[in-house]
Amino acid sequence: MPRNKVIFYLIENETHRKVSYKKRHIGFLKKAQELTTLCDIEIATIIYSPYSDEPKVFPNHGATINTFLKFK
Amino acid sequence: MPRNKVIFYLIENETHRKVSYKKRHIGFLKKAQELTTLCDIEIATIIYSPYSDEPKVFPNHGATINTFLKFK
DNA sequence: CTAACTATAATTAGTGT
DNA sequence: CACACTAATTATAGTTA
Repeated sequence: MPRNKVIFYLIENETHRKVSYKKRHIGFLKKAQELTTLCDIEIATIIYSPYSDEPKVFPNHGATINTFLKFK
Repeated sequence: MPRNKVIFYLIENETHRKVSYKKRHIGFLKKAQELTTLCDIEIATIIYSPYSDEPKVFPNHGATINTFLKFK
């Protein structure tokens, strides 16, 4: 079960790419939550992907809008 | 040199909090880059913190604005 | 398709310079 | 302050169910 080191280029196989996305987007949103909680900061994130109809957002729709509106 | 397990609550000590932020925001942006590169997706992220004058953004100013504009 | 498992890679808290 | 080190934790690729 050795795990290959990850090469940072597009995962060509569509199934592998989707599986990787489904794992990694959770890890990514978790990191956002941790950074927000541990430190005294404000994050907004939007993820568009072909793998879900709605974009994934952090921390939530309203707060994300507000954070982005501050950005010029 | 044992390392404590991280407790997910605000880091009270301001120096520790800043150091943690400076490490973690890099890790976070790296995860965003990886997710974008490995999978076929679009991310926009903004981080506001007391630790830098300008917000940190991914992938860049223009693309972040464009991604946000798609979000309603 | 989803979810659990687990060995290994990647991140990072604590420390030192 | 910034950067380097490294032990320990955390994330995840590959696999199995």
